[in-house]
Amino acid sequence: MSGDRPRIRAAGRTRGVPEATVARLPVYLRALHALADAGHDTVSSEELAVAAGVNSAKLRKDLSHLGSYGTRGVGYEVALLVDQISRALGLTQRWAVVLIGVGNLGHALAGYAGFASRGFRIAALFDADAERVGERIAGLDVRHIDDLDHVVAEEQVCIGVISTPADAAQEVADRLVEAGVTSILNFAPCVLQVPDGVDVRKVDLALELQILSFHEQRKADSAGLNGGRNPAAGTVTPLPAPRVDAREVVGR
Amino acid sequence: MSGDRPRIRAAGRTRGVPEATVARLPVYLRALHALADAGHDTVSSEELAVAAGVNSAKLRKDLSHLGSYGTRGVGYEVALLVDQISRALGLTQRWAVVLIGVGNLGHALAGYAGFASRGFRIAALFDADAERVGERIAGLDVRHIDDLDHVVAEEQVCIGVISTPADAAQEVADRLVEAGVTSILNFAPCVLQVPDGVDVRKVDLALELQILSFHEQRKADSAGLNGGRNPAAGTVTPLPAPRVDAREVVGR
DNA sequence: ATTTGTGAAAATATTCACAGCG
DNA sequence: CGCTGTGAATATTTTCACAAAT
Repeated sequence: MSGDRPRIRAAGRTRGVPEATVARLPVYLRALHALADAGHDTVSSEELAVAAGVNSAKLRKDLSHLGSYGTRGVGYEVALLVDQISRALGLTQRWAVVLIGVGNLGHALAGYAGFASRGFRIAALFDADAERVGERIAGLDVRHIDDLDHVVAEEQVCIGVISTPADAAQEVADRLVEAGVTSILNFAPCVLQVPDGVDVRKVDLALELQILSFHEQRKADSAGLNGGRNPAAGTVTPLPAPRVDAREVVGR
Repeated sequence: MSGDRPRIRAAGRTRGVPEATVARLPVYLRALHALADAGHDTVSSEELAVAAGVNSAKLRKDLSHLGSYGTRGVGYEVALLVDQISRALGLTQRWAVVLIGVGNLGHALAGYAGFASRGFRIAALFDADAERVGERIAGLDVRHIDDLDHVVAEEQVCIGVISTPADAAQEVADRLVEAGVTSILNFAPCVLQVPDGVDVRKVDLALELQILSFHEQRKADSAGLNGGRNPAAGTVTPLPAPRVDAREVVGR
């Protein structure tokens, strides 16, 4: 709430690798690990694409942004590709992460093995609630948020995970940024304002359900009453009843 | 445009409202509720856009897909817009949801107030582990997964949330689909194969961190090779040393 | 024989910029 | 005036389709 001009992280192209591609690389990486475990030494773009849930043209285009590492007529060497993608994602180093907010969700996140196994180390847990400070979770002591600066500097933390209630999230974000954190993963259901140069990604559970709700409604509309009749092209589904004040069930 | 191509395969198009717009509607909705709570009756596209973290042109374009509900020279009526967006998202009805997997994360999800407050009702919790069946979480008894069919039919459940370990997720998805569920929110770190007509959205915690890692690496690289706090910045570790000690919910 | 890598085309998404309404 | 709604201009992403490589 300072007078500063808020800026949201710009989307788009990131030096050579398109953002959409970056978002898929972790999926490829996981699929490759599974293939490696299953004993594959090489894999074709088609096989890997199926495992990753994309089509093979997209996969090849994505990989082409990292440079090309396949052999025509054969496919990709799994180990090599794992290495290339890991490197591209910056996973050759182990990033230190702090997690703020050890409530319901934060507690689960602290215990989530997927972080540690993928190159992220939780350096510390924080909470603003003095009651929780000192509590031991997943092998870590919960510290008071006032120690944040110290820990971030000490442990060279670049990434912060926010799992506080929404009304605390912006202040926590401000403190993270001030402490020097430049990437934030936000689980609180709110939009964070951060300065340029700080990346924010949001994970929003209810939002995902709402998107599913949209599609579910679509399916119900077109399958149900009218035997699947759909509105003609150019005609957006007409919104019924311009004014209704039955707001009791409205999502929040 | 002309030529109705019988496009059936789902890749993300939605008749009428672009997928990218759908994904933002919940954000607008939340911002609008906040504005309403703060006493605003009307809001300009610029104000709402800032609150939602987008630019105003995008916001207006998005809203135009729902039909137009603003007043030129004034802005939008908050209550009306809430109603319109809620309707578009299908939130005028309360969807029943089942949650499968009450481990670490599932437990937290079951207790997440954001679901209930946004129009979703958890109809039942399931787990495959007989040890957990009967346990009471967030006011619900954990049931055995063999009861799934029954509950889905009985309670007209359309949406399933999967928070099992990765290696169980596909089978759970199959059972959900067979039971009649047509939308799945998947927290397990794996790609699900589902038939056409079933929507899947994925929430992947480690994936988000990996995307941040990518950007963090870029910042480290470009910020004068060593401006910062990044571990081993400038020293690109030669090999990732595929160390894997995943236990719990990990699918790598 | 296969399968990659990639220009070119098509489809989506975002932003611009301004006419037109209140 | 101020602000919405929207065509037109850009930008990004996906898909096609085939030459080149092994």
